[in-house]
Amino acid sequence: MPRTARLTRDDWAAAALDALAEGGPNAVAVEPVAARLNASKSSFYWLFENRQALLEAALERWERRQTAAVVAGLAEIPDPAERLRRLVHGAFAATGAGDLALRLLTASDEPAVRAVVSRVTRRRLDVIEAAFAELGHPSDLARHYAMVSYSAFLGAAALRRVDISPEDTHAYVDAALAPFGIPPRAP
Amino acid sequence: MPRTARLTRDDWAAAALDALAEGGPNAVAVEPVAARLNASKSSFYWLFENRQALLEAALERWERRQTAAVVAGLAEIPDPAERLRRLVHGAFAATGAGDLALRLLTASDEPAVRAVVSRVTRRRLDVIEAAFAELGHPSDLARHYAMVSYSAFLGAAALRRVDISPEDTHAYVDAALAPFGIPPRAP
DNA sequence: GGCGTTCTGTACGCCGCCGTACAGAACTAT
DNA sequence: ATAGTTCTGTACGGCGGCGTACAGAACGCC
Repeated sequence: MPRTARLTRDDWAAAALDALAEGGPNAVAVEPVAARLNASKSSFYWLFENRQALLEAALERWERRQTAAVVAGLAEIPDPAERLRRLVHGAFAATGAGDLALRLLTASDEPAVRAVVSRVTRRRLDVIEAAFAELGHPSDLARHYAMVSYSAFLGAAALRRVDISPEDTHAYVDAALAPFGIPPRAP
Repeated sequence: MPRTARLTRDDWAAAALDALAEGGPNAVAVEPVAARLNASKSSFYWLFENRQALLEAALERWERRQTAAVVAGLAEIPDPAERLRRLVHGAFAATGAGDLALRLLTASDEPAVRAVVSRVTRRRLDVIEAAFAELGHPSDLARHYAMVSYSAFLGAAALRRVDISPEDTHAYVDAALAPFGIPPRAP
């Protein structure tokens, strides 16, 4: 099962990120993650200082991936309404959407978690706010709308944890966007 | 510090609920809660079967309190728009609003937690949906709006964990409600 | 093939929490 | 007061996770 015979720092970070997604920061524990890789602790302690370092590596990986994903393509859409449509529909379509962001936010007692998730969250809000501002809303209203949007996204991830989700995601997103002046695409 | 010399089952449940609010289900551990009460474990194990029973007692307490709070007064407001205004403004005004609901949702791997938080969540959604339906929206739209509203509420609790919250809560709630056909009160 | 460096497995001590045992304190009733 | 019941403190064994020690396997280089 191991991709390479010897494990690398990145292998551990990836496994830790998986564990993070599944069970939150508490699940990022050395022995369980080692089991996940069929490895032993000594392997881990050769590559990392301690558990904290593993958690930070996983978080750093998450931050890099997610900013890359945000940048990817999205900024190139000139029409802000279309940009928001794509963003929100894309976000809701992704499996496990917002799950990690939500988990990390709720677990932000740990300072390492807090720093990363705070940065990522603010960056996301800025992107959304900018789109609403481009639509012509005054800046305080744009900020409010951005908070409502992103809050709703996070909350949906929370509701999904008890199997509450709209029957028709597409229709739901359209219905949620319309009151904010983003009508569904014509076709 | 102890209210009564001898501790009761309810004292433990209350302390456990505090711990739950502060640190999530993981924090509902026998020894820490015992410390919180300046008591020892034997006291606990006299009153409870095990840790699981304590968690359930805390959850049961939460469920009772929160349903009571929902019922209180709210149902008596005839105008649905006014009812929503009061509900949302009240929800956002409360300190730590939604914090527990959010924590329990994210921690709903534990079956005991899941059952309770699922019931409470659905009940809350139903109340909101009913109000939107009374406003004249077709039932599927009312359901969508209810999900958006409650999601936004939960998401706001999540954002608050990294100190992101609107400067002016009142203005924020008004701005968030307006697109859904709930204008701010006249005065 | 031999040798040093790089990595991994096994074994250990430590701590925090769970649950139990048992002795004894505190309260009740007579 | 004394006996019985109700509750609490101290002490213990067990488990899972953290971090360390050390022996040895696997690999690079000659």
